[in-house]
Amino acid sequence: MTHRETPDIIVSRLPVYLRALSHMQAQGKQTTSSQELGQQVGISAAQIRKDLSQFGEFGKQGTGYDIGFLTGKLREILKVDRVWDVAVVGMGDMGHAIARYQGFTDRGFRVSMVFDSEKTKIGEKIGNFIVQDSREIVNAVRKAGIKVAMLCVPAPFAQQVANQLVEAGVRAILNYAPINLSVPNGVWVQYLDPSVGLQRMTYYL
Amino acid sequence: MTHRETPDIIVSRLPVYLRALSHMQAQGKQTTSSQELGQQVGISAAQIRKDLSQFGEFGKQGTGYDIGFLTGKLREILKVDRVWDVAVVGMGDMGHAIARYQGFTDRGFRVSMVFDSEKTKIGEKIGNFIVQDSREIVNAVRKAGIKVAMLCVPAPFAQQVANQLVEAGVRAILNYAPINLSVPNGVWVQYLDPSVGLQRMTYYL
DNA sequence: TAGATTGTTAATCGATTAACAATC
DNA sequence: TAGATTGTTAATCGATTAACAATC
Repeated sequence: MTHRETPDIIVSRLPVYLRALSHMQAQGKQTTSSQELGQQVGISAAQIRKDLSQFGEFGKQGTGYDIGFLTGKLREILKVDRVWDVAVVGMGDMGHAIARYQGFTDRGFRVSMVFDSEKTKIGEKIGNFIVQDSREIVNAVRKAGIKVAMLCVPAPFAQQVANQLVEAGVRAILNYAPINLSVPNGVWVQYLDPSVGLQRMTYYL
Repeated sequence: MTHRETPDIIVSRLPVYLRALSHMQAQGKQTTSSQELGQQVGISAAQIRKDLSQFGEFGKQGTGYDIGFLTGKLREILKVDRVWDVAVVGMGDMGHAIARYQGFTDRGFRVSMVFDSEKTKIGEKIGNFIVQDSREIVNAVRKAGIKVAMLCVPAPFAQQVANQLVEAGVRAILNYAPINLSVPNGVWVQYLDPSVGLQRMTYYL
């Protein structure tokens, strides 16, 4: 029998567990339980234990989980026990905000280059970065070995920029443009479209 | 037997269908099929037909779906056949970007007031809005009857601001702060944490 | 008519929950 | 020891897929 792959849906919950654990840790807590963590993130205790058991035995009967230890394990599993350099394309308001965002610290990412195609923006300083010409994406991203990118260009340009990023070796794209991207196998996309988020809630109002 | 509720997971896909359909429509297409739409959004044709059948019969055998008609139906179902006024709290870089974002047009939302707690920002003009004092949230939001809000404050303030929004009558919160919110039943939250999005991909790299 | 595609049923597949022995 | 909580199994529940009659 071949080894069963971890379901995507489990992987997708781990970052949420990690965020909650980091929050507990910041509050000085040492240990937690599947019950407490579940309450925090709105998931049943049984499911949390089941999810974690996919990757190993991280808890102790009677006491629960050491937060520091479990945090370390989840970071390893998610491969954010390192720092990934990230390229950001599109220096409109959203790209601008991301280039200056402080929230990636300690979560595995660091913006390392930013691009735009507008002449008036190229060469400008945003956050700690000099805006580079989008025509340099393939060369610069490939040369730096960057595997992770954030896409903040207007929808009509998103697919072509995604193509360039893929050509440059990028394998994970966080897409802020409100459009579906088509990418080859082995490249992952996550969508952060605020209208989609809002529309997922209005149904219930 | 009691009426079976539509599963959340189906509801969560509808905005994605809607986005793809609008895109096709903008390209001048008149009709589509479950196959074509599925390809576009990365979901099987059978699932799209099953999802839509929860709400009615919107297609024609042999021809597929009229894009304009289906778009209209999905807008009704998701209750975005109207325009929801949205309050945005937190005028840092992210809130700033959202206040000026043009992407809500025709998708059911319109930013209608913005707040910040910093003296230096209150009264400032951002986009078309004058920044209001966060202490006015409960009064102003309730008075305007606003039900939808976007939360762009730093994580340590997110829960308390969420509480105020709920008190003001808000029932849907799009949360950009990297923290889990606790809200009463009948209030919905969607999370847009870029680090979570990125961490959901690095596992596979 | 022939070809295409829907809506729906039944079968399959996968995810969640409940329960509990093990044990800290 | 008594209480708490894990990791895991089996049972339940729910979602996806395959297949096809209906029909445009």
